[in-house]
Amino acid sequence: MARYNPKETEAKWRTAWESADIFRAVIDPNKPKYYVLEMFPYPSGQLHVGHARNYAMGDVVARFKRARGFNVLHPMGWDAFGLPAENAATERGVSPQAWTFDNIAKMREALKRLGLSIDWSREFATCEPSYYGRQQAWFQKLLARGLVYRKEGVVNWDPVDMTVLANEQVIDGRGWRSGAPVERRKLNQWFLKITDYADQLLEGLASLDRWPDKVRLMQENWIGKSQGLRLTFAFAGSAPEPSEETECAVDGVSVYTTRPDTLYGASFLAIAPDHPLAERLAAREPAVADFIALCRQGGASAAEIESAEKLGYDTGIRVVHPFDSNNQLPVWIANFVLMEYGTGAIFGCPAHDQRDLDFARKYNLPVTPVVLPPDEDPALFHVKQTAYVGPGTIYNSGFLDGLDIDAAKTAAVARIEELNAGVGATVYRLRDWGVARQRGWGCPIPIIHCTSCGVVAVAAADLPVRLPDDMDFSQTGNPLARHPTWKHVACPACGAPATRETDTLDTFVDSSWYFARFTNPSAEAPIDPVAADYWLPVDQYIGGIEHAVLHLLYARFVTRVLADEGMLDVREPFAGLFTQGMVTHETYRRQNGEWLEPGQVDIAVEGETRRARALDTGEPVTIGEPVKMSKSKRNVVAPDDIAEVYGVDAARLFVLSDSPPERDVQWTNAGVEGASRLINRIWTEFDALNAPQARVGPGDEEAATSLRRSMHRAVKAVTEAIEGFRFNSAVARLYEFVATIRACPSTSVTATARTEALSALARLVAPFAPHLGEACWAALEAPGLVTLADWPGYDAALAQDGERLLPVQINGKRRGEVRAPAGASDADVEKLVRESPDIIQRLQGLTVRKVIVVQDRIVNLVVG
RNA sequence: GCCGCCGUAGCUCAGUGGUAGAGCGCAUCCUUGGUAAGGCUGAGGUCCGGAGUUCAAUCCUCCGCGGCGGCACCA
Repeated sequence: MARYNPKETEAKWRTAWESADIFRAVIDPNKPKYYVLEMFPYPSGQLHVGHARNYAMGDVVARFKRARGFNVLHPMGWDAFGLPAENAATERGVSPQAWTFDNIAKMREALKRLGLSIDWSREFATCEPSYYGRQQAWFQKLLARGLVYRKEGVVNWDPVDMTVLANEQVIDGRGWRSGAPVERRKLNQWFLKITDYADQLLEGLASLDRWPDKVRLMQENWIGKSQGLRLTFAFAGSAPEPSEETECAVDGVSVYTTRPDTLYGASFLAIAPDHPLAERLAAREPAVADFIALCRQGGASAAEIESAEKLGYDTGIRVVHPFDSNNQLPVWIANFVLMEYGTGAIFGCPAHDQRDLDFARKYNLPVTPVVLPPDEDPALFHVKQTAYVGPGTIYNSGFLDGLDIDAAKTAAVARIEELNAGVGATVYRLRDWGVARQRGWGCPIPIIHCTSCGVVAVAAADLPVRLPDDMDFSQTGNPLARHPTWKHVACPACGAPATRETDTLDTFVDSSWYFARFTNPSAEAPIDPVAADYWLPVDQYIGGIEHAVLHLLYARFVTRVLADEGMLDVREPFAGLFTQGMVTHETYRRQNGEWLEPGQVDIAVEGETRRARALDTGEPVTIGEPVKMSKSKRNVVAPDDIAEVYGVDAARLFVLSDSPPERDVQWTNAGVEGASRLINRIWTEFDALNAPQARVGPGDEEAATSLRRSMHRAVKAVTEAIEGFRFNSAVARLYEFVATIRACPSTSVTATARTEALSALARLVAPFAPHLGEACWAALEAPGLVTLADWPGYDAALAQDGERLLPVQINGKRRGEVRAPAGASDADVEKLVRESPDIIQRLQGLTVRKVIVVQDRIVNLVVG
């Protein structure tokens, strides 16, 4: 009898898997395929238990599907471009290549020790020319399709990372990586026309029935489709000084509205401070320029916007109401109007829009209600400090009077179109994806600038455009731009001296197609059509919720573009999505504020309180709330350290068991110890297979039958829990099953039932604790590897008990119980209840008014 | 402000229109040849609060409270 030795056992089985090469995925048209993928990691060099949880989830799915007869693809790679490598280069003088590949080597080993069933033959890093060169190849196709364009625009500039950020990468006015307040700068910038796909990206969400509603909702909000009307209010009298260089209509002000039904309630127009008309006015009127400057002072954070007071400036310009030429409206510049949305101009209808109302009250503009709430008297209804935005009937509105809101919208749009004053329009909140970054460690944009030919694509034969090996990271800014020779090339069109584009692509471009490359990472073309057709879409994708509108939207967009290019056959990359929670750990802090690692702290439990002290000085340490593991708070736990003490399987089991997968899990030593004990208990049962059996006792037959039932129940429950992504429930069922097996005496009578149960247990536990599963399988002397064994089946009938214990309620309170055969009819059960001595006593002197029998569950007597 | 999720034992969480559960922790005891452990037993609950529907509500509905997340002067 030997104690379970996780270190030895785990190493042994990992070697066995590797030498049998069983995780290599090969196309097999005769088997159903299953592609399971976790979001690939950034090679930071440190693997923490958060990674372990993420990849363990995917591994459970991969191993389960394999056992269910699927041809499983489960690859791994590296999202290897990005700033940390540049920072390391600047701080330590190492090359970003060397730093990145060194980290990859460390993390690969750490991942391999987790016992993941990954096809490592497909591994690649996005910073390899063989990957990013193919990315450049399809980027050229987008360029040819007109989906890439360059425009001078206001961009989000991160002053710390010294680069441009996409809108999706600005969180609460701050850079998503640096956390620095984002500045607005005018720059020449490369964009991908994601807005061309706005409608289909929105509609496609409906087909993603295996995505969390939450993520679909977030993408829907982000795309922000709205239906409305774009119309032009003509200038009254002569137009203000026209200008050719501005896009704004020269004969009026173009506005966008979703409430054309309230047009008769318009009392002013408001334009954004950076609207071309405002800028034109500012050029000749200093007062306007001063006002615009005032507007720009305010911060961009949510709190500042919330509290910002509405500011306006009356330009003196007047426009004509499209439905009533006698009605002239003033044009104001207002700080609450955004240039980025719609046309950068609105008509103000104060009665039915709170912002417009606040503005109108401040500047004494008229407030005319045009929507009458139900059951209100038109003579008495007034809008005071709260705009009315509910349903109602249109009034005070000429030809729209009497219509409901929807009918009035349609009628107003039709009339405006008749008048040639505007058109019905759909507007999206989504804006084009700015993809250029002024960084050196990224995929070079394969474009050449020629003074005579303009923007020229690098010829296909000249791809990949490789990064130089000798970039200088000792200064801030873009090392590609200041490299002495790299950017100087001959123009592919005319041969004259020209320069390369020195911006690189956003790393989110790298991660927007890697899942397709995994289907054949050595293909000459970016995507091998045969492999992609077989493997795609990804059947189960797993990753963090933080990418709900970043990576997941970009990947959907790129997939559609590549499909339109004929490179892919699917239009949605991820058929199933699961967003997992984080692993958190409490924090420890000395009195002087210094953070301590878990290993530097000793924790004593006194009753219900826990006290911590520093191991070195013995001083008391403050225990902080569990938060996401981070280097700065030093609460990171490395899977390797856990594996050393408890084994990898214990760590996997714990991170999957203690919390529902979509929620955060709090890492505790006690939790891993619990998992480790379970592993020992399981192993003890298998290890005892050859031990002499106990003497046969009374009740052994019943014990054997009961164990069989438990087995079928456990197989059913674990199977359903894995399919439903409820890994914590699956592990809970395993705990129960193990307890049942242990409770069943080991005799010659129960031997067969016990062996069956253990055989099922080995296979049920294998997806979670694969090394243990193999050890158990070997102890059973079962053929081959448990990893390749079929998933156990179950008999639904056997999973049921033959006899049920039914609680009996009297007026809703539990008063007794009866035994009845499973499936007994209502009448039979009622008879049993009426014969039960307990119940008869309870019912003395009472009349039974009603009997409710819920089959196999409960009986309720209503008495009085 | 709008939208979503969550609230069950000390902690982390299952669960169900009908008997309130697991792991960890805690307590008692046993074992010390399963031993850098193992086991028995036990205590511990206003299922966030209130109202409604129902024979019966932790579960369904409504109104609150608290926590978390997303979006946000988006016209």
